[in-house]
Amino acid sequence: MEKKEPPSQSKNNDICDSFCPSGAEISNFKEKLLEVAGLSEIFKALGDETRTRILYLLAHRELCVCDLAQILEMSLPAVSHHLRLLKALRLVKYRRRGKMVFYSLDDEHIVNLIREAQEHFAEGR
Amino acid sequence: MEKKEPPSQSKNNDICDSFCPSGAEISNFKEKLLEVAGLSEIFKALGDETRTRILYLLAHRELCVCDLAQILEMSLPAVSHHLRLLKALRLVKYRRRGKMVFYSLDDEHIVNLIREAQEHFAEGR
DNA sequence: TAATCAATTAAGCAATTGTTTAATTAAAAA
DNA sequence: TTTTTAATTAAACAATTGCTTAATTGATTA
Repeated sequence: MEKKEPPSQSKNNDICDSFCPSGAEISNFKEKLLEVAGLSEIFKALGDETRTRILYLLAHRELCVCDLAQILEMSLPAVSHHLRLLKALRLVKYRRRGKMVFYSLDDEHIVNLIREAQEHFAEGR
Repeated sequence: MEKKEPPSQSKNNDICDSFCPSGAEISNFKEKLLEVAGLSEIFKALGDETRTRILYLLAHRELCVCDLAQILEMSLPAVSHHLRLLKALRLVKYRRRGKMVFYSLDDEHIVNLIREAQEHFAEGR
């Protein structure tokens, strides 16, 4: 959603002048942010209900696209579309078997993320 | 050639008729999906770069909105907008201190999620 | 009281996202 | 070969998202 900055000035025209962290700390914090750069890409993949479901299903067993479509009660292209994204992020892998294409998890790590979120959910509510 | 299903109903008109899991398994899978219902909401919060950054910053220390705006180099309303969402998900809490409002993590669990994703990132690439 | 500052909210908008239908590709069967 | 089936891709569309500016609220200070 990158927006170009129309006013040439700093974006922080309306920022308060008294701030809490010292100037040194400000730049420390900015440096820290490098540690999470690009991280939200993974979360974005899981930020869609359908994709979380797909990954959760594949965590249990390898499935072909039409299996997924039936279980999720979605159209084939819609499922394929999501798989493409997950494939691009190397979260799933596939193997062709005749006409069908079977998908499975390429990254078991992702299951931990889901589990962690489940725990949070179980506690919170 | 037959199979002339009335197009009005089920979305799965184009779904293959041979599927791998047995019918029983299909419904088992559907049941399993209940376990991750609503889970993507948390991931959606983290699926935005800015919000991941905010949470990561607050994991280190309590900060007021204008601190965040300066560190993130964003406008105050933009930051406030994200905080509102995080507040609604009970991921952050706030306390008023004069004119300023200080935000901090309400759910330390979320840091584990970020750390887990960092590990994945560190490995994968 | 009025003035000022931090933060929130509202309204408008461009960019992105997820889905649909239709067309295309890939592999197997007739 | 042609036909059929599974999957992918393309184009179009509605819905959502994140940002901007402007107006408003809340709290302190002059």
